[in-house]
Amino acid sequence: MSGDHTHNDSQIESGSRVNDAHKHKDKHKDKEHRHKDHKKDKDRERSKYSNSEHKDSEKKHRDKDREKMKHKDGSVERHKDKEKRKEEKIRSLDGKPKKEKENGFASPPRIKSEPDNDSFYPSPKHEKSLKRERDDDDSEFKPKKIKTENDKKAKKRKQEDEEDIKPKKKTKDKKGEVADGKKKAKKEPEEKWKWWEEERYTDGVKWKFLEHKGPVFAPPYEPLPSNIKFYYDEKPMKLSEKAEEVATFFAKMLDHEYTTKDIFRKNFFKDWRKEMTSEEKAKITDLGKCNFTEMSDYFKAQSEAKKQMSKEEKQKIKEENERLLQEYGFCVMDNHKERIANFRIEPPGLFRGRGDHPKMGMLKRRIRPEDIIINCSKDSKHPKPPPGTKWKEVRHDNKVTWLVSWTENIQGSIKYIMLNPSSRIKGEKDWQKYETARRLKKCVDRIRSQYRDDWKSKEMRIRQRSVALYFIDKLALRAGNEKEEGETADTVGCCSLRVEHIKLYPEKDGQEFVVEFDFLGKDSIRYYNKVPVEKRVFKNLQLFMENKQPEDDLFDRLNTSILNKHLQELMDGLTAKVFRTYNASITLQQQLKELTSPEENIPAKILSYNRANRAVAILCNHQRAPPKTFEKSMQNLQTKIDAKKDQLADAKRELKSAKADAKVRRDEKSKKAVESKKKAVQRIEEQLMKLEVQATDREENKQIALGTSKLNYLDPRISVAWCKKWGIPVEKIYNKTQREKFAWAIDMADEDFEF
DNA sequence: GGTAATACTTAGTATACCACGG
DNA sequence: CCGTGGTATACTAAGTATTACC
Repeated sequence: MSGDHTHNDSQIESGSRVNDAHKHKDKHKDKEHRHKDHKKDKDRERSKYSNSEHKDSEKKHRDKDREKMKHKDGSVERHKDKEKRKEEKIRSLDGKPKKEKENGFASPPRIKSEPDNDSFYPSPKHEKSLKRERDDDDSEFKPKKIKTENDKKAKKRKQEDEEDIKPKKKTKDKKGEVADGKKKAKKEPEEKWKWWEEERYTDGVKWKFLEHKGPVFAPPYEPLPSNIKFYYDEKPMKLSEKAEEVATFFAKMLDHEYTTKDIFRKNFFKDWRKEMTSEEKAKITDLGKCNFTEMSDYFKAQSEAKKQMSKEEKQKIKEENERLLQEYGFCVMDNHKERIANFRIEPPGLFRGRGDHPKMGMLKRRIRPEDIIINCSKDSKHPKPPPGTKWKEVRHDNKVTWLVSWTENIQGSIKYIMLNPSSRIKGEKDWQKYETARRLKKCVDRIRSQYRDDWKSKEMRIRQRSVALYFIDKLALRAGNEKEEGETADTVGCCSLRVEHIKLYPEKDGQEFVVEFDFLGKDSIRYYNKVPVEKRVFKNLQLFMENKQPEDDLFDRLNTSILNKHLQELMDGLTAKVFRTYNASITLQQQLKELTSPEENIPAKILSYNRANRAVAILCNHQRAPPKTFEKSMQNLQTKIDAKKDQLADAKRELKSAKADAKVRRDEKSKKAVESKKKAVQRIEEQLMKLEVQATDREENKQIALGTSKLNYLDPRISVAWCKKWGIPVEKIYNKTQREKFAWAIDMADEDFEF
């Protein structure tokens, strides 16, 4: 396997590499920026992850980290700097589910399982029969061969679009079956609309009719009462309204650690000064001399007072919110009332990016009607801007799904108001996503064998592409788009990995060809993993790293656009992220099969489900900060466990004496007593076990977030099928919101569903 | 062919809410 | 009835991918 390829490798090196380093102008440029950036980095302070609050255990982890890094380091200076920075900001992961982490994930290593894939998976034929006619081919789905029923409905949709929407119904509605449900609650448009039984739009049209009330703006600023003062240089100072408002943003964050960070303070102060009058600007020149504590205390008191409000007052607020929701929280899209996800405009405040963000502390400005673009249908009742104001624009673009948009001032990106996940428009897309992943399942073997062949390619770009794809597939890494330097925190994904993010060990911990990954991914969450890889991959990585600086790109001949173009050729609709979806879902399905024991009771089965879910979360590296109350709640649980243990001891003692008693007396009654004591012991043992299992479960979940994978990566039909198969109420797995989002899956998946 | 803009999904965390035991 | 703690929801940042543009 090896010899000749080593040869091959070196050929390539000499061939393409030399030019490589400088061929890509932009990449090169990038690097220079990055160097500069290092200096900046130095003054950057620790990120949220060094948070003081998760004290003990957290610190321990950190220390471990540090050791590890020392251990592995010993190189370049710059690197050290970086490492130091990393140490500080990184949220340590290891120390806990180590076994799982180290070999990637608990689930069977994918590559290894390749050979038996065929036996494991159902045949393609079977697959096909499961598919509904409107399945995947999504984009180029042709409306033709639809069941007549669908046909009618499709027609109906068209008709109705042309008419005026809501006033009518229940007349000659073709959906007679549903009609009466519609009637009873006039607000609820046809109880539960099964959009998944209807035909989808083709050719990029997203809707035919769209009407909504526009956004809800942030409440205007309310100036502070005059007795609440701001002090500059020990002296009280009355601020102009604008300056005061921005000051309150800072005051509200005062006990947050980040108000002590230089970058945060610098950015804040700069933007604050922009809001000041010229007199204020002249006077206030040093943030260090600003005293916001009175303001801060005032807000604390306010929120305290809010908590203490009477029930009636709270009720009133609740009702007002409900009213707002009813008025602005819904839209009509194609004849159906749909819930809007975020109808409130983001209020002004100080920007806090995640991780080590260069723009933290900047002022996120207030959005006015003049900033807002409204999207709705021409023939709808357009939302009115607040009195005396105008929208920036009203447009009628039915090729997009958003209702409202505006441009945000921190990154200059566009923000949108869109529909809830329970809406047709989101649901269809979600469904389609899983269908694409299922199509990948059918050809993943082919793709895998191809990229393995490509490891031997004589073209550098192809080798890089194939190794990157291997990582994306095996480790579920994100694609890794390039990002603008200095605009965001320094994070990477697969294609943007740098040499400094991996370490190669020909041999480590008894395993050959180990790659150690250590980088910050999305949301500055650390990815740390040690993975044994194929020799060829290892050799390739050595090749890619040769003659490079730590801050150089590992895959200098690759980016996400190249990769996705390639993937597109392998399978229609295939992109890098499909692998994550596919691997997450297939892992869940497989783990469920493996972990569910038929004889177990429902709680035990649910535990198995959670374990399967957790395997996926670990695979996808979905982490969370340990809940603030974690230690305490663990303690509570432990107390319960201890109490249960005592109880058990008591019960056992009683059993013993009952037995002794029975031995002496030998009568029915004492025998019965023994039996009942025995049962009691059993029951208590069971309860104890449950508690202990719960404790384990919680401990294992300390830093792992299950929600993200549940919501975004796991084909809900797998879970629904599992529930049906084992008689688990679906409510045990999905809460109300989740059931709404996955209504399509709950409705259509039966217990034989195979992903 | 590369870059910027756009649209939409995925992400972790702050906070609201609600059930429950004292 | 109240506080507590645990879950659900709100929020919005940060990704991915496609499209528009030059």
